[in-house]
Amino acid sequence: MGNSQIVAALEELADLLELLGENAFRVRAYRNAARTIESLSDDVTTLLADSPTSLTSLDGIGKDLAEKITSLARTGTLKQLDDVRAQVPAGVVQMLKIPGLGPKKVATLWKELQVHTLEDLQAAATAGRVASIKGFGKKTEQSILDGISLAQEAGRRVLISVARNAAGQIAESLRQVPGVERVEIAGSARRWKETCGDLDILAISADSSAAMDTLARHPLVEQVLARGETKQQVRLVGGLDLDLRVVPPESFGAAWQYFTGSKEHNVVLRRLSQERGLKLNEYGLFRGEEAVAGRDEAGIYAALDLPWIPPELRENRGEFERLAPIELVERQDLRGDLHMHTTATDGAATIEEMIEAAKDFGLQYIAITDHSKRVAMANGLDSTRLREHWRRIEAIRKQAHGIEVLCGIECDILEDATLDLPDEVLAEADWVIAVLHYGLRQPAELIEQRLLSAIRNPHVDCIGHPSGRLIGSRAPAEINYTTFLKAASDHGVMLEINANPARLDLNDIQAARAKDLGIPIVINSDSHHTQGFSVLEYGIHQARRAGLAPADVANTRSFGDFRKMIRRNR
DNA sequence: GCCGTTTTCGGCCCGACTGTTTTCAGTCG
Repeated sequence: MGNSQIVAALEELADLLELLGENAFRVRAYRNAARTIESLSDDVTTLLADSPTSLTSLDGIGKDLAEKITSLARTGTLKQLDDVRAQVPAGVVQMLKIPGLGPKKVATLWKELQVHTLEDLQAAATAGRVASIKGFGKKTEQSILDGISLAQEAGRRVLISVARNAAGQIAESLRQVPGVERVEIAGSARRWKETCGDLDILAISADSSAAMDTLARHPLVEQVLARGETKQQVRLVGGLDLDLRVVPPESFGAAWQYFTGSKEHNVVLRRLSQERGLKLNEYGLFRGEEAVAGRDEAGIYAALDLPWIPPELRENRGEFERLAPIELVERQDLRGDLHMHTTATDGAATIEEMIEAAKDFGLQYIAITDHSKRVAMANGLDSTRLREHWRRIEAIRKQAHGIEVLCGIECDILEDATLDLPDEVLAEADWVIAVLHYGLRQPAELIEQRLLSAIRNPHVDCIGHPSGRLIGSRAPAEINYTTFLKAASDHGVMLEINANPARLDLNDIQAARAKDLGIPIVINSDSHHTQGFSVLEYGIHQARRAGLAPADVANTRSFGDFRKMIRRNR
């Protein structure tokens, strides 16, 4: 069983135990362990092979949980999980997804009304039987009815691009409200997590009701869910929820820190505060009644003897162990973009237009990388057409000033582990990205063979969007990252962070592993039109989440140095 | 269920808001 399946099993176990009324701290231990496994860079199976006792050295995993995780990893089963599954109907677990219902209320509904499915619950609520239970009323009953459809399509998160776009528009409109001094985005959108489940916005304002009125009237807002003195919760068109919090200036830093999260990062900060006899909450850092910090974030971190930690790193994945502040890669560090398409295949713009747009965007060098023939849907290029295409690029690049252009190719790695174009053609390219597009559902051993054979090909410079995932719509290929990254490192092949917000592939965890192995990362837009370069921002922030400095990213180099890297690696 | 130099028991992060209540439990982030 892979890590993500183990995580799912532990989370399910935690849900089930909660519904059965188990001790809340015990449940939390299971969730903590799930988090720990989730952030591991190695497969549990690999860890166990190296050292069967190593699990207990991980945070929050003791003897008992180590045994359970070992059982899951080795056999894919856990007796305790089977036992509790038998005690709780699957539909009851689904009820946890209904907003406003937690384990206590769901357990009450299940026991008191004998409802076992969402449909049972809907019928009971419609018949008014929910409101008759002690502790429930008419409003709860209605919110259950409203929430059932949400539960049925649960797990819905939006791409970071969608989240940032909506949050940005709303923040901008709030900044126009008289009396509003400052508005900032917080939450997972500020951390640039690849998907967001909701949005958080913070404001300083003398008059919170004016800001809240403006939010309520915003065209993106569909419904006001709750409104108090300091907090308003709304549902946006499309179903995403947004929290607005109005805070005083002296607490702004504390609130911004607090609502940026992650929850796991904040738990550690509050523990560090406690150890120093301090109390941290969204109003500030306090010694008794006295505020030690709170006006700005840096002051809070400083009071806890920490450097200010960039939001992208606040996941409790090692950011507290870094001794010095680190320099993360920024948008302006990026000088090149090595993955884009033209009308030769499925792009919407010509070679000339793409070069011009890249120059306008401020890029100093690019590679044109159209598809190879296997991608027939995109009018992929065979050897003959590709050579003609390159000749055209060569002619055009002579006329282009202020930007360097490489003749590249995005070459498919076929299902039989061969490349889509012959070696003698690839040898003529300035730049070769090899990618998986088809056969992503092959078993792990075949995927591994394909990636490794591409890496070993001397003409391949880079593996593009390694997993092939499309967030929310296509699952990633099953990759053994341990062997994949080792091979890339051994053969000097670069790896791409594809900046398309639906890809963001490598993901943050694997990109961090690649950095540790010294593998050069390239952040590419995969542009299909002249406006496509703007997505580079998402790739940059994914790289920052992985802790990448400018030196870790190959296309922050000058064109001359980048070319030398390609040659050296071949 | 985990954890530990105040430890092997007794803690485990904290506050706003809602709904259903007359003082609070549950949920959420």
